[in-house]
This record gives sequence, structure tokens and C-alpha cells, in this order.
Amino acid sequence: MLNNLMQNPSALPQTITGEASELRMATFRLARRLRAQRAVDTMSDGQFAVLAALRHHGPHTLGELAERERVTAPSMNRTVNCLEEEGRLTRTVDDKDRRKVNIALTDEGRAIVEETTRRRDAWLEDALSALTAKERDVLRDAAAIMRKVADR
Amino acid sequence: MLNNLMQNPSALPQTITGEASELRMATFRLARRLRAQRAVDTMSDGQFAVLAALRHHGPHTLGELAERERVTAPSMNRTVNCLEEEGRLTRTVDDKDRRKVNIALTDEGRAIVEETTRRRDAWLEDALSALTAKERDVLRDAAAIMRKVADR
DNA sequence: TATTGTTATACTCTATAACTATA
DNA sequence: TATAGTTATAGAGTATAACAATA
Repeated sequence: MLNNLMQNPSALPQTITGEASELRMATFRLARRLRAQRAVDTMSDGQFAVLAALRHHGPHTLGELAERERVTAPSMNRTVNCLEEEGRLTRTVDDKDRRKVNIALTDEGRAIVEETTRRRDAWLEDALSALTAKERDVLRDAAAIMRKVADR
Repeated sequence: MLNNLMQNPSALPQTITGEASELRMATFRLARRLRAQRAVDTMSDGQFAVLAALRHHGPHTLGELAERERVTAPSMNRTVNCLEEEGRLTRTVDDKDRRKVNIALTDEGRAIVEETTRRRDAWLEDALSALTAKERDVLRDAAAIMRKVADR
């Protein structure tokens, strides 16, 4: 292998190029199928992302939510207004700094996140159960590596 | 393993449940990072998806594009209008059925798809090059399995 | 005076309903 | 009469600029 590389410096990059394309396409395709599984069909991805952030990272101020989801504060304000009207989260003024609002999930909001998560995992579990034990091992190892790649 | 299953029928499903969650989160996270790499920052995901469909599956009628992207015909019409005005695709009336329009990429449209693809793969290649050969093998095998799961 | 959130306004993308042209 | 596409119109999500409340 090292020898091959010295004779042809592009051998490794070429292999990685093809592998990257395959992984990119497979990732997009699987993400698309998973995203289609949701508890509330009428909710946008942006709205669901807010509920999921609150579920996994606890209460946020408006500014924190906007930064996490990479939208402007007015835009996040509108999304939060919709979710508040629908009873999926609550706004309360912060006691220590009364400029801030603390945004937290209601039980209903939490239930929506958990039900969507459950449906996505159920769909995927069903698919995994049709694979061989060896194939599942590969995917288990791959998941850890993919997270490392995505979070770097 | 079989013995274990017979003594405890939930052993396999529990393993798959955790594995499914890990794979779901890793897939979403990697897809998000990949999607952020694009050639034209002002183009929406919906617009890019149309160009990519034309690039990979050739010319489409308006109805075919709408069905493939799961939007309504008026909605697709508007997206196609924008892309046509920007010179990224062409509309031509079908010779055999003059109700239909054939929509095809221009050279500029094709270049945008290819440049975005190139950027995403370059980002991913860079990440893969930091992994061990064994880790890349796992991802290569996983990509094939993920496609099988997504396409079933 | 700076920071946090909100309101005003406008543009894009989505939808449904109505319309035009062609088969 | 049915089908393919388009136009009319409205609702949701995004943005920037201006404003209000608090630190």
C-alpha cells in the first residue's frame, strides 16, 4: 500500500473520492426516508427542530434558540409564537434578567418529539431486522464514525 | 445467540433499538453538515433538488418533476420559473403532445450541480482522510447497506 | 449605552382553486 | 371530456430595519 502510494500518489485520494460520493448519496437518501416518518404531518422541519432542541438540551432563551437553529431572532420569534399558540411550548420571563424569556416544552410538545423519534426508530428497526447480524455490526460501527466525522 | 434469544426474546430487539437511534442521529447530523456545502449560497434546497434530478435522471416534464419532488404542479411551476429566469434550465414544448413542456438543464445549471457535488465530496474526502483505513472500510461497507435500507 | 426581545414590512415557497390549451 | 400546464390568491417561514423594555 505504501509502495503503491509512492509510485502513484493519487491512489489513495481516488479511492476516498469514490467512497465519499457513495457515503454522501447513501446518507442523503437514508435521511430523507427517516425525515418522512413524523408524528405531526403538518409541522414543518423548522418547528420540529425547535421542539427537539428543547427536548434534548433543555430550556433556551429566544436568542439561544435562534443561534442554535441558525435563523434570525425575529424568525425564531415567529416560529416560537406558532408553537406557543398550539400549546407545544411556554414562554416565561427570566427572574434574574427580565429582558430574557425562557422557552420550555409543554407535555404535549415533549410527546410530539418522543412520538416522532419513536416512529423513526421503529421504521429503522424494522429495516435493520431484515439485515444480517454482520451488516448490523457494520452499521453500528459506522454510526460512531459518522458522528465523529459530522462533529469534527 | 439463538439460545439467548429463546431464553430472552427481547434481547435482539433491544439491541436493534439502540442501534437504530444511534444510526438515525448520526445520519441526520452528517446530512446536515453535507447539505451546508453548496456552490450557490442563495439557492434553496428545493431549487437545487430540481437541478440535481435533471442532472441525474435527464429531462422531465413539469408534472414528472412535481411528482418526483412531491410538490404540487403550481409550486413546481414557480420553482421552474425562477430557475428558467436565472438561466439554469430551459422549457420547450413537447413535439408529440403540445400540452407538455420538456424541462432540461442548461450548461450553467449542470455546472452548479457538479460544483456543489464536488464541494460536498471534497469536504467529506477531507474528513475521511483523517480516519484510519479500517474506519474507511467500515464506512464504505455501511454506505452500501444504508442504500439498501433506504431504497427498500 | 448595550442587550434582549418584539413588531413592521417584504420576499420566497408552499398550497388550493380557477383557467387555458391541447388531446 | 380529460389532461398538462399556468395564473390567481392566500398562508407559512425567512429576512432586515425599527422599536420597546431592561441591564
